[in-house]
Amino acid sequence: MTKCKRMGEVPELPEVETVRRGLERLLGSTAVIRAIRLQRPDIRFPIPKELPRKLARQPVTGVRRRAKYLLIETPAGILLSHLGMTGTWRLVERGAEDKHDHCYLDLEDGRRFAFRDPRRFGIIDWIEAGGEAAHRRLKDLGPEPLGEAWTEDYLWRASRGRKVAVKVFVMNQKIIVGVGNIYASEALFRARIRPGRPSGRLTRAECGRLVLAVREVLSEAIAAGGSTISDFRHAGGSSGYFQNSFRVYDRGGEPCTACGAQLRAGALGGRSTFWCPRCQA
DNA sequence: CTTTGCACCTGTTGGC
DNA sequence: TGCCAACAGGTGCAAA
Repeated sequence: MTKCKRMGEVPELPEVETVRRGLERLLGSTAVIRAIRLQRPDIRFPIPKELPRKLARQPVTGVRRRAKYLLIETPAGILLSHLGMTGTWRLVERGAEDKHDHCYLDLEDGRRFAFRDPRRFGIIDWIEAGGEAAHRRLKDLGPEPLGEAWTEDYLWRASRGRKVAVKVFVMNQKIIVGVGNIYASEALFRARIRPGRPSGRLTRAECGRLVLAVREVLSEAIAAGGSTISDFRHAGGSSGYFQNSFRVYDRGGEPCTACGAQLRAGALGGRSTFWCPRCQA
């Protein structure tokens, strides 16, 4: 299994939440958009052509997050962005343009934010005012892992009759949002459940442990990322030190921190997966 | 309906 | 030392 030592920089939900807080702080309650400049017509998907016209001269009324989507709100509608793998929002100076800057957000106060995404797995989209619930990228999303709907009972009922591996299941955004490849392995380790277990065979107690583990691992990562909010100006979405806390991710062959057994590496759903053969049943 | 597999994209890495 | 195939990730879609 190939290693990747820089996974802590891939924006999963905790990193997106850290970026949201950074944007919220920098935009404040008085920011007004002067203009949106698109440097290309698409990133991964086409960017709606009307987006610059809709957002010109709009005041920013809030910055929210749904799943891994950032939502910059204005009276006219919402600027939706997804960081993909390498996306960042950063405050930039004029003259510091980068070939990977796909969108510039110019404010009336002279500041400029750039959406920079070398790998172009990111998304920029437009949501007309009042159209959030019906928007194609949001309408089928499952509950937030830090919200009240993510419960043992919900996971128990949602998983009955499903044969797919539990790791693939919890990465399904229709079931539960915000659990990416890294935190899926981490949460299953904490819950002491093997990633390949069929979802429908989880016991009620295991569902309870997994719900708690997902909530805890994401909360702790957000707390760790929070310490880098002050660096947002320089670092954009590159946040947090939580990668130092990974218990199994990218540690195939190393001893388990809990029992010393050799950690296993494999693939599920085409994604790298790590677990302890002794701790996880 | 569920499940599986792959395309998308490009900077980084590891093997030769 | 230098080259190049393999790989990482989230999402969406086609096919089974």
